[in-house]
Amino acid sequence: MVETARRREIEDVASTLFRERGYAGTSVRDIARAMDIQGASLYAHVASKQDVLRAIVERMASRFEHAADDALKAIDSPDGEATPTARLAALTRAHVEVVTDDLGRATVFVHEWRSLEPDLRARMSKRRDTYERRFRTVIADGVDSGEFATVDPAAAAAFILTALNGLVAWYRPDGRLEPAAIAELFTDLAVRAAVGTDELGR
Amino acid sequence: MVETARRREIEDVASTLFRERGYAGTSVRDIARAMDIQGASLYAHVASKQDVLRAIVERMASRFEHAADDALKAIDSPDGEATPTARLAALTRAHVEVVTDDLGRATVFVHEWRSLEPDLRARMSKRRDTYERRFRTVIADGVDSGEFATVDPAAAAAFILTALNGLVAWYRPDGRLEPAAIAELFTDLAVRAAVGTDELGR
DNA sequence: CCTACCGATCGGTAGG
DNA sequence: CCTACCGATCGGTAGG
Repeated sequence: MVETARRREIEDVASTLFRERGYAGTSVRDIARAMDIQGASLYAHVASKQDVLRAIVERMASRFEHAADDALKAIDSPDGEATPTARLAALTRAHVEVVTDDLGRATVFVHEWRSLEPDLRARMSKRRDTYERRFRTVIADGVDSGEFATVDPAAAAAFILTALNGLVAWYRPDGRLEPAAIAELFTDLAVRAAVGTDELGR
Repeated sequence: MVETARRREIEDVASTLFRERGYAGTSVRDIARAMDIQGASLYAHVASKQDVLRAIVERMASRFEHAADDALKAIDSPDGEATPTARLAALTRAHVEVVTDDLGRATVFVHEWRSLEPDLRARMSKRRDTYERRFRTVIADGVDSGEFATVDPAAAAAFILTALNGLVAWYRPDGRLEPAAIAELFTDLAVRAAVGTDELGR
């Protein structure tokens, strides 16, 4: 299946429906109806319903990965890496920007990847873990450098990343907060969380 | 439908399956098969598949609400409320404890409430918002008292609460971290996040 | 992209 | 809790 405009449109429509009703709760005919064509006609463009989910999830995985790459590249200098604080902030901002820029696909990526067939699901699970490891590593680096005092980098990374992903549940393009404002707020919240317990005096 | 042991068992089994495959992705026969009875036999105990989801979600909503009530009651003194820091920590710990104590139902509560029929879904949405408001209010109180410097209590509350709910995606009863350890780590992360930007010097 | 159609499965009911 | 069954809908194919 080649990527065509029509195929991309199917992905867009499916993202919205999967987001609202889930993958299993959305029928091929639901997708077709939203495009004013017959259910069977979809199969001129896609191999299967699963194929549509796969395309959405893989596209988003790539977007998140590239956004993280670019964000770090932009702040690391040729001589060495930026500080862990700056790097965690960059990763956070990049993640929020992708979510707010493509809310439909991002929601499917976050919530519906479990509906992938076993092989793909396993591969995507590894890919997600590799992505999360970037957060873990940056936090662990910050602990080593003394910038962060977090007791457990893995737990902190999971806490932060799921908070960022939770954005898909409450972000509204017409809501009170602009994407840029959310990116700033979340960057501060994430960095603050990572700083840890030492200065808290409890 | 009265609450019987068998009915409770259906809820348990359904929670596990809904957690793994989602509400729409789980058939009535899947639930029955896991109990070694026929699909139709389930209807001697429940009115409908939706009825099972409703029971799970409402039970968990009550548990989260009561846990928050009890947690605050335990630290507020008769003369006045505890500090916002202590109250936020108490709410966080209570939430984590409920999630780790009933992971199956908690996951369904977090992920599958969208599959409730419109009326129930709307009421549950309000109930969830009321619960989230407790976090918002405590954070706003902390900003007023000067303990927290968070710029936006609503965003901070959403960040923290979705991070806590994200626990359903990665907590494993046989995992590295005990519930009590997670509760401590998450309490610190949440309180730290709320402290805000002022001391960060960026 | 359509019409016509397939077997399988869905949630649920009747009647015991 | 079972057998037998219902109409509706599912993902997908054939053939144009």
